Amino acid sequence: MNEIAPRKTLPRLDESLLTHLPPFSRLEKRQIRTILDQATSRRYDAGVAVFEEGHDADRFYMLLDGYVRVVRITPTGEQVTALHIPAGQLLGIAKAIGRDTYPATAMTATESIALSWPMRLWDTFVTEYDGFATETYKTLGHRVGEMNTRIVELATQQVEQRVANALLRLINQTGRKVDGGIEINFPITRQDLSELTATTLHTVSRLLSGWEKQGLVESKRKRIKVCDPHALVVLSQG
Amino acid sequence: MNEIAPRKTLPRLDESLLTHLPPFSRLEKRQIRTILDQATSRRYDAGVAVFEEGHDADRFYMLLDGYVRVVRITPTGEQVTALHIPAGQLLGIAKAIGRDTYPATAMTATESIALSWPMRLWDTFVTEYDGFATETYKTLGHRVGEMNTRIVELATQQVEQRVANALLRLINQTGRKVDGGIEINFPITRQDLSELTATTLHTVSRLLSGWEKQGLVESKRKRIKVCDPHALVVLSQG
DNA sequence: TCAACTCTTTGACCTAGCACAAAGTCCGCC
DNA sequence: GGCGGACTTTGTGCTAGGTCAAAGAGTTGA
Repeated sequence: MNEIAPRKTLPRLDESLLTHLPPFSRLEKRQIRTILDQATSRRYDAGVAVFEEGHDADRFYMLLDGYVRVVRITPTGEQVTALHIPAGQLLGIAKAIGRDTYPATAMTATESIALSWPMRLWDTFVTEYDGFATETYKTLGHRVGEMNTRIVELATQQVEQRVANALLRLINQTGRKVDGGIEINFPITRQDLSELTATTLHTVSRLLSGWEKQGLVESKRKRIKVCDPHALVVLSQG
Repeated sequence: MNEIAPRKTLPRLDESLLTHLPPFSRLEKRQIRTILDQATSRRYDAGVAVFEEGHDADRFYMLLDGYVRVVRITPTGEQVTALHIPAGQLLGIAKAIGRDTYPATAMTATESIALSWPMRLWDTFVTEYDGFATETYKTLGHRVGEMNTRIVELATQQVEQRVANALLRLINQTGRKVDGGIEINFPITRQDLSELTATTLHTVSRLLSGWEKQGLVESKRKRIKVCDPHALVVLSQG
């Protein structure tokens, strides 16, 4: 099981952390200061839970750095990744959808840093801070769209297409241009990729081996570089 | 393609239509009157689109009677049902998630009746009517939960379990107690069921035939009666 | 430098459920 | 009342991709 580590307040936070992030970008310096003073900052190792499904939704988060995946764990213990959340987005906003427990578990995919606030401040944020609610709901809308897409993919696409799509999404969100291609910016195992695409690590491994032979990708342990994104797009279309 | 039929105003609407529905239940009679006076009422035949994916989200709806399924259509023309919405719920609330086009198509599963309002009234509803926003976001939260569940199902369950689950959900939402079991309250084809569970009508047909032989269900053309829900629950658990 | 992990690859086999095909049944309409 | 269309059933392959098994290759730390 994943322990949830205790929070820890770090030295005074700088305002520039938030000023460029949409939910806060319309606020005055003074407001941002207040928000930061109420925040708790914390670093998370890779692979730990930020919060867990079913637990009391007592805090909401802003991911400042790193990458989080939102997973659900089935009765039989399999993990299914429902969403990936990149830095700069809110997380654990159960209150926004009228829930008082978290509907899923959030696990870090890499080492990450997040601010968090007690959920009792939620209503204040929504009413006091101009643009906060709107931006939050946009994020929500975006996520609903992604979930929809995922449902359609699962329902209609072959494994090969799904894996290709997942890879493309990952390099779009977190790709880093490197020599000879675009590399996924954090360590990711075949197992992770299989949980994202609802297949087995064996199948993912076979697919990647095949693609590597064709020169579409290069990969080492926990690292994947896409050399020919266009070919992947073609594959992903079936 | 599905034509979207023109709206038509019916005779003066009665307040009791809304008073017992959560988004409106806290309002005063006077407010409900205003809301109704601004509403357009319309009847939809079975199998027509209430609104379509990608179109301008210019109205939001309250389903008063009937049943709507929210579908997405893939590039290859297959339909995937993302959600089922029963009477008494809001529909087409794109604005609530910061979108200005509808993210999916809503098709009636039966003959249905819905009220609708121009989207420009949305903000008024949210700010003026006590409880409206909260209830709306609860609905949204509920739907997000359902989508999550669907993703997990698609990712981990066998076809038989998914079909069993779909049937159970349908009788829970719209089951009508009848002689010898619970019947789904509207006409539903094997094709519909296969779109709900991401399989083929052939497989659904085979499964239902099998279950019928074991006495779990009885079905005629477009009608399904579940005789032994408990056995279905067992099946659905794998 | 070796032991213990964790991650990856590859092979051999097997089966759930899809595709294709054809026939049967129910229903509304002319 | 019978014709045409919409729905359903059932049979016969076939194959994508899962399962099981085993071995190889990085990584960590003592």
